[in-house]
Amino acid sequence: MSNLYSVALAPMIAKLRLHTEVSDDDRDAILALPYILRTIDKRRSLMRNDNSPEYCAIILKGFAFSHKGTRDGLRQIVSFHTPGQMLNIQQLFLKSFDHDIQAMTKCEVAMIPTAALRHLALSRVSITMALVAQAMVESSIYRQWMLNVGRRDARARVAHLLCEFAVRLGDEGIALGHAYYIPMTQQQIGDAVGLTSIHVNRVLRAFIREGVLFKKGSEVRFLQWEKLQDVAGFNSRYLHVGDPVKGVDYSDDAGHQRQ
Amino acid sequence: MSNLYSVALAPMIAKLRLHTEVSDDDRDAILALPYILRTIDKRRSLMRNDNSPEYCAIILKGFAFSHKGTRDGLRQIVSFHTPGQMLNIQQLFLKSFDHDIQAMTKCEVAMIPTAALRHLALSRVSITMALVAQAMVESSIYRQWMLNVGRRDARARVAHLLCEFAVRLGDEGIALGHAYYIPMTQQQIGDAVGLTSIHVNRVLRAFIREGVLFKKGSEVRFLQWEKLQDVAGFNSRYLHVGDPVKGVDYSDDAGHQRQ
DNA sequence: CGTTATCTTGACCGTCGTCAAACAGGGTGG
DNA sequence: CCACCCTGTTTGACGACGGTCAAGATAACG
Repeated sequence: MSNLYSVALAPMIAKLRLHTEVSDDDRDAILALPYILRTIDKRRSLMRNDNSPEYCAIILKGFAFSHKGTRDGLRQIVSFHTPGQMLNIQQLFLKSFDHDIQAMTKCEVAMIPTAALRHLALSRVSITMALVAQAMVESSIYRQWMLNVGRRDARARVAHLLCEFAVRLGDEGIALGHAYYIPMTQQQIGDAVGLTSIHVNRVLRAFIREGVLFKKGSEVRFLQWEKLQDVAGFNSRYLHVGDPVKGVDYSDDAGHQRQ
Repeated sequence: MSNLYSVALAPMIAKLRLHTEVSDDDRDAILALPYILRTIDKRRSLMRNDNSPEYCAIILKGFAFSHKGTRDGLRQIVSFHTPGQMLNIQQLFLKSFDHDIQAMTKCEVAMIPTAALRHLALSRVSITMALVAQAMVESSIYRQWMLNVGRRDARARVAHLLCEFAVRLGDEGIALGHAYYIPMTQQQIGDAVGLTSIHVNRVLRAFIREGVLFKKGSEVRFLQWEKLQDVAGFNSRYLHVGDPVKGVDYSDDAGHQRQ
């Protein structure tokens, strides 16, 4: 564990700033948090649902997903995690954990002692606000996924996932034919949208045949971005990018920091 | 709008206490919030997704649900709301709203000016913690619903919804044959679990035929609670009842309240 | 370079959606 | 108090979307 000032947690700040304004003071307070660095191999579990983790995990590099399973071994992926994201914000507010998190690619993770982060959140309301804003966006994504899984057909579900992933990777203005890297297998796509990997394959093949998509290995290009969005019924509003609460005055609270 | 001390918001406190310890000071601060009382008829919209509501709504009596729709008119219910629940906690942290809320029965609702509640939340961290804990439980329910809709068959989905609703209504130890009142139509059940109302009906009829359920109007009795849970794969852990973060010391913050 | 994971395709089948029509129930007004 | 209407429930016949099973091709990886 290190208390040295370092920029390892910088991706976390960047992510928070997608949805909130983070002051320099807050940034420094976060960067000063103690943490342990860990490397998690592909396919390895990052967090289990049967305990109350003592650490808050933040992905610095790589991709992960949260999932739940039924007794008979079926799996539902409920969320994909991108670099900078804190994996268990819930930890700060509820005691027990209720799902599993697994590394999708090799991941670099910062583990912050829960007590330290909770202490910081209590003393700096603005940081709580930032973390919770991120959790609220996750909630919004959950709602969107429910709509997709519950009420759209296979084509739309797969298309929607591709659209969301592309936008979340930060390519807001995706150029026609712009390439991006898909870290998930067709099995995982299926587990996320409630289909079998076989049917995901059929859908992807169809998109390629129709000239909507180009795919080589895990590299994907959108040849007809408009059409893909249309098939998906995609509208990025639910991602709340650049959607912070404005005009909130934290100055009262800035006066009595603990650090 | 009234600033008089009153107990109208008492159901809100009760609900918060399901997941958090709420001190008497916090309770009083919440009860002292200004609010407007409104009555919303069945089927009427409570909140729309196209604006940034100036009020935080709390259901005092009745039931409501949140939903999203596709372009071609399909609807997915993403959440049911019970008395005491705050409907748009997200409002405190993000600017824009992303779904619709509708009254399922005639509802009595308290509308608190967003600014007032946000001000209180900023000055009393413990209240923020309580509100966010509630939002986190909602998130956990979203994840569970995704598993149900994405990976379970029709019987399990309907059974799961019934189990969840019964437990959430507070009947933790449900007596065999204990009756409870279901406020939703079969159409709404279908919209919540990703089925048509027709198929929901087939499933319910089957449960009745098998002697698992008794139904008369909106009154439902569980004749075989164990079996229903088993069909559903239901485990109430995800509801996080009585699962607050313990041993957190808010005393530092209690010293400098704004009020 | 061998081994394992992932992808791909085809044939077949089942769950659940669609369409249609009858039935119950509960509020409202005459 | 009855007649009416609207909303919600119930049932049947039929079809389709996507699951299942199986087997071969390709790619990833040590």
